[in-house]
Amino acid sequence: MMQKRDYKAKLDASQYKLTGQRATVLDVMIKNRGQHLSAEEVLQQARLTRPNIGIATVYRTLEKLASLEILYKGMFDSGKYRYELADEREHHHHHVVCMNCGSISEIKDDLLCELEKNIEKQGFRIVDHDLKFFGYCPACSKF
Amino acid sequence: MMQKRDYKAKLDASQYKLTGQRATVLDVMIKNRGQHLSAEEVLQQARLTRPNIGIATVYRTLEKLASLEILYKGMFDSGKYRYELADEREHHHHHVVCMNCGSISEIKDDLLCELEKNIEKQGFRIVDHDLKFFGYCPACSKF
DNA sequence: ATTAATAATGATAATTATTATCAATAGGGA
DNA sequence: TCCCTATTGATAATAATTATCATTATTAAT
Ligand SMILES: [Mn+2]
Ligand SMILES: [Mn+2]
Ligand SMILES: [Zn+2]
Ligand SMILES: [Zn+2]
Repeated sequence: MMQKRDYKAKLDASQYKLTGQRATVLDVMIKNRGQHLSAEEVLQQARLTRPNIGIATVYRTLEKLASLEILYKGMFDSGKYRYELADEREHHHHHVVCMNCGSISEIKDDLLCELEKNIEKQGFRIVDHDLKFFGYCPACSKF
Repeated sequence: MMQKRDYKAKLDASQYKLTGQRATVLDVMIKNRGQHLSAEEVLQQARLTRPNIGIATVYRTLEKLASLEILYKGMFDSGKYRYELADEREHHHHHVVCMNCGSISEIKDDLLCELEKNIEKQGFRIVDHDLKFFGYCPACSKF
């Protein structure tokens, strides 16, 4: 699993410097590994340790971290983006969005390679994919 | 392929009545089968034959038609939804979004059944999925 | 046919997430 | 220290969508 210093090294290697605000946002994401947070939720958390950080800085930082692939940015419930810490060691996982409670669960299986190969035979060049399942999580599907 | 009368029958069978405005929106979608239109684009088209239809009615109608599964509602380029005519005879197809020209291409293959089965073994109940590939279309991947 | 109840419409205001603007601040060399 | 550039935070602007509400159309009942 990637450690805090790995993420910081990745930022150092980029054109961006690790300011206090950026470190705060990164810390929030590391503390919430496995969670899928909205910008507003990140702001709340960040203000616990840095009360006057602005929402614009949070958006800017999330965007930068996502462009460095430190974060994954995705749309689950519609209307707003959510961010989660990425671990580049492993291929990006897929999600099950519960249509009852809204929970987001992770799927490790990846059977899309074959499908991607088929598509590339047709002349496309595939660089990424986005797969979400919608249904009911184990807790909700009991009822 | 589903005909206009099939869609109209589906609407009749529902709680909604086929008003003039709704017929106009449906006609636009049928005329643009295979296209992925935004609400604003539907409005433009609709106003060609019904100049004073309002944007609120377009949104309301698209929402209704999607809930009846006459349309499929999806987010491709971020920020706005796009709608396309569904053909319930066939399982919903997947998409390749070109990262250069933005074109949306269709994929008929579906290799997700096995993956869905795996997930259901873990206690989930899957009712839908959403898969998008991002990359370059044949035209754009030549360069 | 007239009336009353209900549903649908269009204009427009409100909302929400996100982005742009801009003046103030911070930090890193010469 | 002084200059230069990047960053920040407050706030305005934007864009898509939804809510509100008065008006109109449709249906059902009398
Ligand atoms: Mn995840
Ligand atoms: Mn399509
Ligand atoms: Zn659930
Ligand atoms: Zn292209």
